[in-house]
Amino acid sequence: MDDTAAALPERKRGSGVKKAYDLLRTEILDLTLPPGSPIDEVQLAERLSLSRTPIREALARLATEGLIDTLPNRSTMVSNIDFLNLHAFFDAITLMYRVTTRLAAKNWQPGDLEIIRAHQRDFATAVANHDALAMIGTNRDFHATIAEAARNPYYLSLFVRLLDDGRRLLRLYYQSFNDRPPPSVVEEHEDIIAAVTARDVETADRLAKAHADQIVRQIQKLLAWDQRQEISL
Amino acid sequence: MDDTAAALPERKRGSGVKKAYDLLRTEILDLTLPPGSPIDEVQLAERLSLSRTPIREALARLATEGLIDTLPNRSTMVSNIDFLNLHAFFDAITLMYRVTTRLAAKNWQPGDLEIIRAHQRDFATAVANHDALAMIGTNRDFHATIAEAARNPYYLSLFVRLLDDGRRLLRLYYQSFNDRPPPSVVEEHEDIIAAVTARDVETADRLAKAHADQIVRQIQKLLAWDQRQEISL
DNA sequence: CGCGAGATTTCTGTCGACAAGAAGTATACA
DNA sequence: TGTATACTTCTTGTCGACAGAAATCTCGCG
Repeated sequence: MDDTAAALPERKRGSGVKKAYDLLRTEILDLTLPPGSPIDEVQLAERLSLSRTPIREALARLATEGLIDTLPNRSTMVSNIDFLNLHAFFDAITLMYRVTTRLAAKNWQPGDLEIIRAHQRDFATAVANHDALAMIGTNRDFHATIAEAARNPYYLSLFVRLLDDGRRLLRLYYQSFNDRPPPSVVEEHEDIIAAVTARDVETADRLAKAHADQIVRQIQKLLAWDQRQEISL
Repeated sequence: MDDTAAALPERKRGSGVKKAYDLLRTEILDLTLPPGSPIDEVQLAERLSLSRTPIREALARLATEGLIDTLPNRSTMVSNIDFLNLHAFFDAITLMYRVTTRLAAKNWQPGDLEIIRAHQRDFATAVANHDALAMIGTNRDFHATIAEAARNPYYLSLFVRLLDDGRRLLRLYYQSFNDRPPPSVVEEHEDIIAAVTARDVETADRLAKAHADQIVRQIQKLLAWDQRQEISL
């Protein structure tokens, strides 16, 4: 496609792996690369006009994050969404919603709330524009920022992983609403912000749990519907 | 040291990265490589009679797990134990103790308990032998196996990371007891096994919390003591 | 004697190439 | 025609080497 621009390799030094990593990550999470897609190192290398080495390093990172599965001496492919262990996912993400929101209410520091509110504005804008991709991204950023305000890197890393794993699910979820999620989600975010601002830990916990439960229930409903369709084939 | 045996490179194909990864991991966790130690790729490469490529891949994995810090275009070193964020560590590992033990009591399947009991036997043996390294390892395996019986890969991965991060702390912890941890730890393990076996979720939760609290308190006491010494200098 | 600019050294990031496994293919034999 | 075996091909794991960036050293100047 853009082979003509591959002449001058004027590229910053440490950007190769990041480039490949970011590209693959977003393509996987946005379902541009569906689960099960094989990943060819050589093809990727020439597509990014890179060597195989940085691609390899990026793949290693993605593998440790569970986004790709790699068979020894054989092909590597985008990891499947594990529909059998979804209950584990729901359980974990609900707990992380609660814990991070609790701790954020307890530990936020000056400056955190501004960033959180900015992400909430972006999310509301994305909702207004019916932009599914932007919704998913801004929603993730909103909750990730709350988790950062919680000041616990362990919870943050697991939560981010869950949110990213969930991006693929959420993509399906929002599609089920024709890119129009229930307006209550925006309001729930506002309520969470209010509780966190007031340092009301218990209310923040309760709202986070309700928020998570609502999303989980919607996804479960969607999956039940999908499953019925699948059976009817 | 063993340069004489570097003649024949008869090595299995996919074993290079694993070899380097396992070696570095254990040396970091056992404090053979103290926090802050610089890691030289070339030196490691010739020490394992490998190329730099597999070492690099192993380092990338360790970096994503937070065991090493890598400055761009500069040296990579063993990550420091973050004594400032210890409360975050205690909070997270306590929660993971509770959650995994709860879920194990709920979700264990035939065969799980045998493995758990085997690890507990190994742990008791290590305690009897005053073998600190073995204690730390078997204790980790014991709780990790419980987490596996909980059947939630998300909790498992975070818990394993916490246990491994904590291995370096626990190393200090057990040294403070002259490699002789309080006998109650063995009994607490037994109680946890009993509660899990009986599928008594609430009791398992309570025991796990008590177990975690006890360890956290001991480490905090140790750290307070260390800190006082540091001040007196 | 202190300090800053240039040179050197050292280490990392990237590259192209080679070899080992595994999948797919063709062929020979029953 | 079906099956087992040898071959081909394709992909991955590893290697040695080169080039860029940062730290260190050196030298000249104030």
